[in-house]
Amino acid sequence: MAVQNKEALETPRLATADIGRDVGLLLAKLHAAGSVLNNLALADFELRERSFSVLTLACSGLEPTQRELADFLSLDPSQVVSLVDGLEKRGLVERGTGRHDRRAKIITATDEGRKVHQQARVVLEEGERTQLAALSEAEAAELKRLLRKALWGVEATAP
Amino acid sequence: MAVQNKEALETPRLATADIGRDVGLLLAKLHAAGSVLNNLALADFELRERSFSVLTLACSGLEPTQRELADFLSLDPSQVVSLVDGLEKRGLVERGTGRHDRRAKIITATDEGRKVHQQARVVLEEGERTQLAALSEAEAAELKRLLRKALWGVEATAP
DNA sequence: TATTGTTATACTCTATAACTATA
DNA sequence: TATAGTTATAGAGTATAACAATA
Repeated sequence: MAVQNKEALETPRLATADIGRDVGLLLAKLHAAGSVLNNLALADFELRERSFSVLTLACSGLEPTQRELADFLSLDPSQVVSLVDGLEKRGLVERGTGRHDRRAKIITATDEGRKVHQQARVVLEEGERTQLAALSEAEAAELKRLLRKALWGVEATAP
Repeated sequence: MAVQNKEALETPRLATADIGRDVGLLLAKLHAAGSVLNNLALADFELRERSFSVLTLACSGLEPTQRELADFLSLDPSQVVSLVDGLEKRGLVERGTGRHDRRAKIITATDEGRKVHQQARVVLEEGERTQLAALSEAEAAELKRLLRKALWGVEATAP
């Protein structure tokens, strides 16, 4: 990535521009900065952000189909295929046949998948705290609530 | 993109999973959803999110160098080259020589660039309101504040 | 020696269309 | 006919390394 200047780590003069209030840019920057950290941390587990997301949902007990994964993760169904392929090849998830619809494939994690996921999650949560270090705990929670509400209109669920 | 099911537009059952609290995923989803809308709107101006960001800063009067653009936008300097190339070819921005450092190139918008930017900005701001429609005005402002603070530790500047 | 802009290259991510098998 | 999964492909975005001009 960029950021070869130490100056960039301080509050830059360009942040005073109107663009510093552009939601798209703010989301892009925070997401990009987080992705670098996340993918770096996940490299130890041979995972990336997207494969980790799939693994997380496979571990959730909700028995998602590939179609649901695609919808929920905003991915194309074809992308889910290759993500599941990779995880399945490593024995972390399994494809099962849908009970009500034999076209659908239900993705569930194996024991090994659950183990890897658990370890990766710990590392990622630490990275999340680093990324939001400038925020108080209450502010971090509020940020998450607002992001969830903007996405799904969900006001709250059990923490 | 994905989202071929109407179900996906409603609150999906998968949002109840732990992953619905993952900041990385929340940022990725909201950013992705916004990008689609933004790039769609910007297509009328033959711009994309990133070239629009460069144009915005070129219009800011801050006279950024390419290096500053790269740092601020979290892009590699080589990416800035091609973005500026495209905008310069269309007569929207100009490369000037830095006053204190003749290596640096200062990017400024032309009159035409300012005109295009002004029009595009109106459309984008409308898209932003659509994207954050689930939030009240106060909540949208709070979301922006928290994003800015997480990024730069900036508590507040003039709205 | 270090930095700015530049060129080149490879890899990841995103977007589309077409095909198959089930419904 | 419509949907779930699959395959294939092209374009956008990201990450690196090397080089010339300037500091």
